[in-house]
Amino acid sequence: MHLMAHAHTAREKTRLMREAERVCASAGEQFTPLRRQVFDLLIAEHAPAKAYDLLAKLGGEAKPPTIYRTLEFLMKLGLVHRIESLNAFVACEVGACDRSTIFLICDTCGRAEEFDAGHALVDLGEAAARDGFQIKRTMIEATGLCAACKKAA
Amino acid sequence: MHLMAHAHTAREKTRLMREAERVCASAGEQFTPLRRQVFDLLIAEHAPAKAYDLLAKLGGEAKPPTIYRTLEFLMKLGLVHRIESLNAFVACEVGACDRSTIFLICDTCGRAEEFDAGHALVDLGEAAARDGFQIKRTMIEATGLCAACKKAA
DNA sequence: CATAATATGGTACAAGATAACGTTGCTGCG
DNA sequence: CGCAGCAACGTTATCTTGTACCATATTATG
Ligand SMILES: [Zn+2]
Ligand SMILES: [Zn+2]
Ligand SMILES: [Zn+2]
Ligand SMILES: [Zn+2]
Repeated sequence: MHLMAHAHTAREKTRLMREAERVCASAGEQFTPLRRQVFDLLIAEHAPAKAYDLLAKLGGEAKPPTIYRTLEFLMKLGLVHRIESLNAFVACEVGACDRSTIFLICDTCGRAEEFDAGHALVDLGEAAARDGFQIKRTMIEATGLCAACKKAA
Repeated sequence: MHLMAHAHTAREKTRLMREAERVCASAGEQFTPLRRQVFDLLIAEHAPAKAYDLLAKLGGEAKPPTIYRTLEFLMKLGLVHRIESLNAFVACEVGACDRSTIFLICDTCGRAEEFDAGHALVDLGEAAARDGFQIKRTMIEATGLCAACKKAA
């Protein structure tokens, strides 16, 4: 289990966009200009983005259903995740977390790093199964202090 | 790590209420009639309760800030947890999860069982620390099919 | 009692999300 | 061509969820 790199560099953004195109195509779905634009906005963010903030960046004309529909589509493909404790959205940095996610959210800078879901999920699934609960999807959101903010303090 | 029993029985409800009084007193806080009433409503629920539903049960006069303030107080003491993915609240069945929680949420019946936070949290904390992230609090919400609903199907 | 701290009541509004329906543009077929 | 069928997108209206702010009441404390 390890941290995914943030999509800061242009190279990384390009990689994510290419990957999104591929995921979309292989799902038999259209990567329309709107969907591309929203995904592009998300990979440009430094921190989880709010739906209405994204909406505003689409230009003043767009209405709420536009952004919520588009985010729902991107989430369906696993390209975007919703961070429940923030009511916000992030582009997936892995590309295929359609079932479970782990986020480390810094209280200080507001950034959210995506963890690669590893053994913790397996263990939880097994423990739940012993009590008869069959897990479909697990969301983990941990808050705290990120390495950068710790160093700055 | 194991499932906590649901507070169905009168005996169990009494135990939780007594425990709440104790927690409150030892924190030097007042367990006022309003706080007691809200906590009582929560331990009577079979599933996570919405803020506005609780508000309605307080009588038609109560306004939103009343319920949100009271829930915030109870959460501060760890007596109540918020389930982020449902925008809903549950009484703690353990009594002292002021830092981290694990919930198994059944998609079919809507109930949420609280897991005792065990090794999974420790492991996650250690893995995050290796990347320099210092976790303060972890929220785990897993959705799926509970034992009762699986048997019924 | 006087005063401060805590708790509650209430208004008004901000923020987040969805239902329902209309419009557009394309594809495939008679 | 003419039109059904469908997916994406636009629009309106409304609903749900949560908060900022101020007033009042209750409780602790010297
Ligand atoms: Zn992901
Ligand atoms: Zn940080
Ligand atoms: Zn608990
Ligand atoms: Zn169930």
